[in-house]
Amino acid sequence: MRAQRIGKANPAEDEAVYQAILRALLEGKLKAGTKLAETPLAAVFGVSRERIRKVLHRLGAERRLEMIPNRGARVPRPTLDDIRRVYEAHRVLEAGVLSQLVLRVDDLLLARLDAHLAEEHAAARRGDRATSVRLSGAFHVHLVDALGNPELSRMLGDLLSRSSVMVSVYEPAAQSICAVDEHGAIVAALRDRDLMRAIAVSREHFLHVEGRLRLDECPAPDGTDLAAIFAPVKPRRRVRSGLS
Amino acid sequence: MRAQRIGKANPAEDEAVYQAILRALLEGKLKAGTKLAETPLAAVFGVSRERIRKVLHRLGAERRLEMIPNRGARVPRPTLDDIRRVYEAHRVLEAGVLSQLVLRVDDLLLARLDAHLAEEHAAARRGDRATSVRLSGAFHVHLVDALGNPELSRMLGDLLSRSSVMVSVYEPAAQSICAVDEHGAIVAALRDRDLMRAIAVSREHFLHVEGRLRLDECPAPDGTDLAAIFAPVKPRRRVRSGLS
DNA sequence: CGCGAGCATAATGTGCACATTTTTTGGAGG
DNA sequence: CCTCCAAAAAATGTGCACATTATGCTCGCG
Repeated sequence: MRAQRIGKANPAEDEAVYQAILRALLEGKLKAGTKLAETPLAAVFGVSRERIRKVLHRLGAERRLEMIPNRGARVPRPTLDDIRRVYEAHRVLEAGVLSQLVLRVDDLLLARLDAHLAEEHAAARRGDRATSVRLSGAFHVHLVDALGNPELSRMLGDLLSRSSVMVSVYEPAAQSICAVDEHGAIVAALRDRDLMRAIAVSREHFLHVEGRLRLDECPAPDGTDLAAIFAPVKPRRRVRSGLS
Repeated sequence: MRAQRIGKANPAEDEAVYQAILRALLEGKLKAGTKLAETPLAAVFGVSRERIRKVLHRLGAERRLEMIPNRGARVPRPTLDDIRRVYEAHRVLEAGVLSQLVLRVDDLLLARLDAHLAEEHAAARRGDRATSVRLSGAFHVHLVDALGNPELSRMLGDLLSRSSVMVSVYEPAAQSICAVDEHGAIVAALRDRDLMRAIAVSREHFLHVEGRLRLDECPAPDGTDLAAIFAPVKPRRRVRSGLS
């Protein structure tokens, strides 16, 4: 008998393709406006077209790809206003988180935040830019995770991932790194249970980051080689850095 | 040639099935824990199984159905803690919305909110419970829509629809109708640009609604007749259901 | 020479048949 | 009588063939 493994029921393959495309998106390897056709992707990944199809639609449902009926999937090309809206949503969500956090702050939470701030300071002092960027985003994740509400954590996670993708379009070289002392000011306000100050500081902080957005490049929506993008993806698995 | 309309490219049909199931969910016609098998649904709606399949997975991605690999879709059976988390998320989000709104309040917005309050009062006075419930939820939608941020509006919309579904499980008879004067207090605080009071009032408001949650019924996860649920939605033909 | 209509090609959407997994059922053994 | 196991039945997942729609290209006409 020849191998009749045509329907091979491999749920891990879906996830692998999904993670690969998502990773390429988050790392900015897929430029805004790039067309993601099903057939080429199926060839690149060596899987059936239906699998690619399912993953593409899933990414579309998550608003990470722009799906147009009968016309396929494209990497979204966000307007500056789009990005501002995502940032505003982030800002609004964090204000709400702070309003809840001031009612729950305890020494343990403050200690953990202080530890995180120390890490950020250390990374900034030794000029470790990559770590600084990562920790800078992780700070806001810490804040929402402190509430222990998966719903809120997921919301912020979506917002963060989308804004990071968007920023890669508008902030090509200068990575958006939050100023550590602004984070420290938020923690200080929390320590004083001063909600108004915490919200004000957080708001200023976000507006500060938002102000750096510059529209520099727009083009290159055309022929990108998908194989060149997904081929060098090595079988490394460790992406998650410890956060908490 | 006979009619070869096998692949008929009807995107509207997807939406119709999606809306039908979503409506049944929101109206509480589908009890928690109900199994939604693909084949029976395909038969009920008179469409192919793939179409049902796609819709089910979409609802699963929206967290409105619980999808288990190789085991199909079920109407989620939320824990009391699950609901509390959704309520908390709603509360946190609204606190953030208020913190942004106090910076933007103008007479037009206040006038519109006053008009809404008047509607709510009118409905409450004449005992129109259905309208009261609807307007009560719409108030919070008004608040977030006032920011003009589609991201935030969509977040709140998701939260609202999910909580309404959940509440139908735990609040069988007494519909969750917000007290109108509490809404009025929020508007009053907004008028005074008093953020702390607005957040405090909103928080109390949500805790008040949350406090009504009672776990009364749990059973009935068993044989529910899907045809009986979806048949009256689409009165296309006479159903030979015999009686009832 | 520019331009629009019509055709050829490619890409997306859909139904169907089949493989795989899960659930149920029937029966044998303790 | 209960329990456990195996086989059948049902339900879900997947590849494939084909219909439909969009796109590019060429040719004819103004």
